[in-house]
Amino acid sequence: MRLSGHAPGEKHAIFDSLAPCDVARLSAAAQTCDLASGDTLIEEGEDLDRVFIVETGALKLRKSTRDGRQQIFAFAFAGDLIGRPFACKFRHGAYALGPSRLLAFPAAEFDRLTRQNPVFLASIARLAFADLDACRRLSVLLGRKHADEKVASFFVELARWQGQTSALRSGRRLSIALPMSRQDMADFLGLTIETVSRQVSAMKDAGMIEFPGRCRVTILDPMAVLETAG
Amino acid sequence: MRLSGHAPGEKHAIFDSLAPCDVARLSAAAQTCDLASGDTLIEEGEDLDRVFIVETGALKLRKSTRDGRQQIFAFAFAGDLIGRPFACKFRHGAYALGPSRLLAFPAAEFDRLTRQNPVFLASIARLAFADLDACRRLSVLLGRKHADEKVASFFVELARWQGQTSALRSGRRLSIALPMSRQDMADFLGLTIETVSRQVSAMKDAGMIEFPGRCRVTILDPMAVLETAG
DNA sequence: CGATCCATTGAGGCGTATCAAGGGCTGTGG
DNA sequence: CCACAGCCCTTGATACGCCTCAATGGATCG
Repeated sequence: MRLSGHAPGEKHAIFDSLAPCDVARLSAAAQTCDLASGDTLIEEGEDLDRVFIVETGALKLRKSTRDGRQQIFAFAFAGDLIGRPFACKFRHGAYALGPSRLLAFPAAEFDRLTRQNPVFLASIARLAFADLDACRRLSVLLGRKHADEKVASFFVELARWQGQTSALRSGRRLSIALPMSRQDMADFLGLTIETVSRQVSAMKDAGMIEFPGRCRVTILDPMAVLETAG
Repeated sequence: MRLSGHAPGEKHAIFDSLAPCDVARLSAAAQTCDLASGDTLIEEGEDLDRVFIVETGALKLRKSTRDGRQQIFAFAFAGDLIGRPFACKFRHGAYALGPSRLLAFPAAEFDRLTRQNPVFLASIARLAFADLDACRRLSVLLGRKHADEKVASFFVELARWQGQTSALRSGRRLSIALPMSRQDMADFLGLTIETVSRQVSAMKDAGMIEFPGRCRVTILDPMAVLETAG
C-alpha cells in the first residue's frame, strides 16, 4: 500500500505530510492483517497497542450493552483509520463485514509521529472532527427519526461513505456497494432486522431503490430517498 | 478569566501550552459574552468566525430536523469549548440553559495557534476524541436503551459532566446541579417530556433520587442508578 | 440437489407518543 | 405577606409504531 503520494481528496492523504524517513520507518513497522467475513479485528476494551488503516474491504465499529444489545456507530472503508493516538483502550469492537485487508502500525510509532509532526497531527484532528460530525448526525437519526426516515438516511450515508454524495445529489440513478447485512443496518439504525426489511420492501415497492444482487443497491430515485431521509 | 496556570486536570488546561505572548494576544482579542436564560449563542449553520470558552453557566448544543424535531447531543459547562479549528460553519445551535458568561475568540486567531503550537493542537485533538467518545455513548443510549435506562443514564452523565463520576461510583449520596429542564432532558434522551417525567417519578418513588429544588437533584442510591443505567 | 443462513412477511403485544387535564412551583404585584 | 398569574411539570387515557414471536421464502455454498 502506498503511504504517500495521494491526491489531497483521498482519505489516507494523512500520511502525505510525513518525511521520507518516517514513511520508511512506518512501512518497516507495518504488518498486513487479513480478515475473513465476520472475523474480529478488535474486541471492546482491548488494549490499543496498534492502529489500523483499512486497505480493502469494510468493517463495522460497534459498542454493546452488558446484556448484549448492540449499536453500530460507524463503518470503516478503504483508507479509514481504526484506532487513535492518546488512548490506551479500544472503546468499541471492530468486525469485518467481508474479506478485508488492513495495515497495522504499532501505536507507539503512531503516537511518536503525532508528537513530532504537527501537520500529521492536524490530519488526525480533522479525522476526529469528521467522525464527530458523523456521530452527531447519527444521534439525530437515532433520537428523532422514524423507521422510514432512518432507512432512507442509511442509503444517503452509504453513498457518503463511498464518496458518492455529489452523485446522489445530482438526481441520477446510482449503484452502490452494500457490504453489510440487514442485521448490521438494524444495529446501525437502532431498529430490528424485521423493521428494516419492511421499510426496505416499502422503498422497493415505491420504486425508490432496487437490488441487483445481495451486496449492491441501486438508488433509482435519489431525490425521493433524500426527501424521505429528512 | 485565567487563560493559563491551571492544574493538569482542569478543563481549560488547553491554554497552558501557550507562550506568554500568545496568551497576551489571545486575551487582547477576547471578548466577554453574557447570555440570559434561553438566549441563543449561535444558530445551526452560522459562520464559525469565533470560538467560545464557557466561563460560568451552562449551554445546550442541539441539531434539528427540517420539520423541527430537536436532538441535543451535548451540554457545555464551565471550561468547555464551543467551536473548533478547520471549520467554516457551526453544524449545531448553542443555547444558554441559564445566565451564562463566555469568552469569545476570533476563529482566525484560534486557527493560528493550532498551526503554530503543536501542544495546543494536541489538546484540541484530545477534546475532539473525548467529545467523540461521549457522542458514541449517546448513540448506544439513543439506539438501544429503554426509557428507564435512558433517564438513569442521564443522571450518570450529569455527574460525569460535573466531574463527579468517582463520587458517584463511591456509592455515597450525592447532590448535583440540574440546570436543564425536562424538555432538555427529553431532547437529549430522544424521548418526550411526558415519558421523562414518568420515569423520573418512578425513580423518585423507588427512592433512587430526590429533588431538593427544581435545579438540583440528589442521587440517594448511586448503585441503583448505575445499575438501571445499564 | 439439499442444507443452511439470511431475508421477508404476518399476527399480536408492548412501550412510548400523543392528546388532554390538573397540580405545584416561582416570581410579581398589590 | 399574601394573592394571583404564568409556566413547568405531573398524571391519566388512548393511539400508534415498532418489537417480538413465528413461519415462509429465497439465495448461496457445499
